[in-house]
Amino acid sequence: MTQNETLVYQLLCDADRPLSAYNILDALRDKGIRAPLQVYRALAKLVERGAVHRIESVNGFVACQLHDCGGNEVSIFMLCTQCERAHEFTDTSIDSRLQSLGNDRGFQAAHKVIEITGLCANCQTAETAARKH
Amino acid sequence: MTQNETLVYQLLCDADRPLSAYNILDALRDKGIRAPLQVYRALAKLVERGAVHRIESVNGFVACQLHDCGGNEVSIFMLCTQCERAHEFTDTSIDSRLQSLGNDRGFQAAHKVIEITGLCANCQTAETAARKH
DNA sequence: AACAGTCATGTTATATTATAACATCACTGA
DNA sequence: TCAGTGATGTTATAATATAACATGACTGTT
Repeated sequence: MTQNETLVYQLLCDADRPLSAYNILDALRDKGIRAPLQVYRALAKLVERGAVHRIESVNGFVACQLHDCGGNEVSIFMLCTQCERAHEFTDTSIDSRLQSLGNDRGFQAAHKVIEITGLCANCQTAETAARKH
Repeated sequence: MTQNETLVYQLLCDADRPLSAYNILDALRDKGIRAPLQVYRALAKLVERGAVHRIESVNGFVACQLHDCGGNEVSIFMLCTQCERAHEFTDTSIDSRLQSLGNDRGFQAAHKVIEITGLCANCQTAETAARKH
């Protein structure tokens, strides 16, 4: 891993939510990162390698949370609009169903995005509690 | 439907691929649309109503292709990187699996995105043919 | 050692996508 | 007649992403 990639990757690992490229840029200014392109290039490599995922719904990036995210499985993200946390997981049955949907239509899939936006359990109870007052 | 919404919706219905807000703006300049906000406002309403879907992977918008897209089912999009066409459909089994994944974690889902990027059948054969020369 | 090739880097400028803030207008119902 | 509501229009600006070009660091070859 190159210098810039390491910086970006470490930052994403420490973060508890997806970061935008410009969040990353700002956070790493004093580490020698000065231009958006430096961030975007590092991200491109990391994403290509599967170490980082891009979250389309929020134009952000997260470090992969699964040990063996290498390759076959589709990552599913649950994104809380309140705390902004992203939880990643996989599901074999969705995987295979999606696969066969593609096959049926002769579609050659290169990339799959599954993102669910809403309120996580924590933030729901917090909200309910708040309403009582 | 308001004037601007009608213009935007008609354009999207006639298009054979997702259009960006600025594509729409350019196409409707001579119909009285002059600023991005006019487009974004119309799109927001149309999306809210389910008449139009936002495609996160390409920052674009398409008219809903299904008769009864009103409400419960999650739209799945297959996006061809070559011809740029978007095909929409639904799948009950993915729906319910996604539903229960959320339930298991107490996640209250508000919106779901499923997008598959790749090469459609047509463009694959076109590519194969091209390689023969 | 000299050289070409490749890949990471850095920098400036610019393109693309999206929203804030504010003013006005048209319609509806009391 | 007037207050309320929602669509409109306009200017400015924020946020996200890439193009184009120059430089530097390393590798393997001759």
